[in-house]
Amino acid sequence: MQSYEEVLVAIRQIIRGIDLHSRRLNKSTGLTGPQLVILQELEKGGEHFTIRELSQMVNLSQATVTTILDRLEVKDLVVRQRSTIDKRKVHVLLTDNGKELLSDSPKALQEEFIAKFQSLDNWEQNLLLSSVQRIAQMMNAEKLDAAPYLEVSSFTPEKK
Amino acid sequence: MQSYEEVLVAIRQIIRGIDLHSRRLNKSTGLTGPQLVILQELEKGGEHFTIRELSQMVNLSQATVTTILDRLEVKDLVVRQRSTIDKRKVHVLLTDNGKELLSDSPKALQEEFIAKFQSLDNWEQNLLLSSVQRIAQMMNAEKLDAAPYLEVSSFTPEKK
DNA sequence: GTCTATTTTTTTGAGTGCGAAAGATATATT
DNA sequence: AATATATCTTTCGCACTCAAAAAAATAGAC
Repeated sequence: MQSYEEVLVAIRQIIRGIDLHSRRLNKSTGLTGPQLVILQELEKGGEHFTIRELSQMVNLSQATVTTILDRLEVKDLVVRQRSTIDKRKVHVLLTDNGKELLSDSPKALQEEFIAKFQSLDNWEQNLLLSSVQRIAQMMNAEKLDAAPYLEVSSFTPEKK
Repeated sequence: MQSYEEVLVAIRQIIRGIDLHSRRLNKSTGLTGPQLVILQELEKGGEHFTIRELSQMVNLSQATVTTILDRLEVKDLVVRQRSTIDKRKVHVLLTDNGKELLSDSPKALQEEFIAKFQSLDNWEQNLLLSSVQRIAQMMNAEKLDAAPYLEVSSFTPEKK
């Protein structure tokens, strides 16, 4: 097996690992990864996000965010509020339910991964980081500028 | 930004890069990544795969492969053939159409990436490989044993 | 031989994801 | 004012992914 093949296999494994994690999360909390990420983004950033802003922060298309919000709204974790100033815009707010649920949810999406990663020596963390960034670059992904969606709010409850 | 966050961002970028690649591929060939992978797997491995075998080779669930085959069958690139010996089994064969299409298609899914990767020094390739494998492991993905297929979701609507 | 367990594929249901087009509203131009 | 253009969200269409349930067939136990 060529070594590039092995790289692709490993990437594929990572993708599936994330997917499986999201499914497990859904089993235990009723939320999937992207849903949780959106809730967390709402939590950490005040109240008045529009959907577009939200989608940019989370680095998903607006269409995708809309459908995820639909589900969150059905679960009563979130409400939409049409802006009165500019009626094209829609703001999204956490409900009390949503806030409560967040307080019980894992702070991080890839908790296990993060724990393992942080237990590494610094030099090793840096090595892994630069490797994966290198690969991202080679995939022509550098222009994408993805937000840290797979994971989590940093522990600092800092708003933007 | 914590360094684990940056790692997750990079992974996210990779995933999107792959996704975009698949969309471009679909535009140019009418096939998505997973579809192409399955065709290639059929091509390289003789004729008498069952669907289960195929799903294992490509490391997708059987359910997923079934739906992809549905689409390939509609496009007349592939045929299903119920086994006469064991009627539970279904073999999948390339049609002439499928073979022809394959001969025009890119041999590899991430051609650009592969080219770039292979232009690196050996030691660097190894470094990247072991890094990404390390991460896969930390994601608990090691048990998954993914095949080198690699394309996330993808799709590009045909014009109408 | 018949009944049950197992295997194999398909179906169902739920979720992610995107682009394009449609709907509404707002701003700029004429 | 009337028209055009820009912006924002939703809807539509479709692909991918999986687990679980259903369907079909075989294998094994009795």
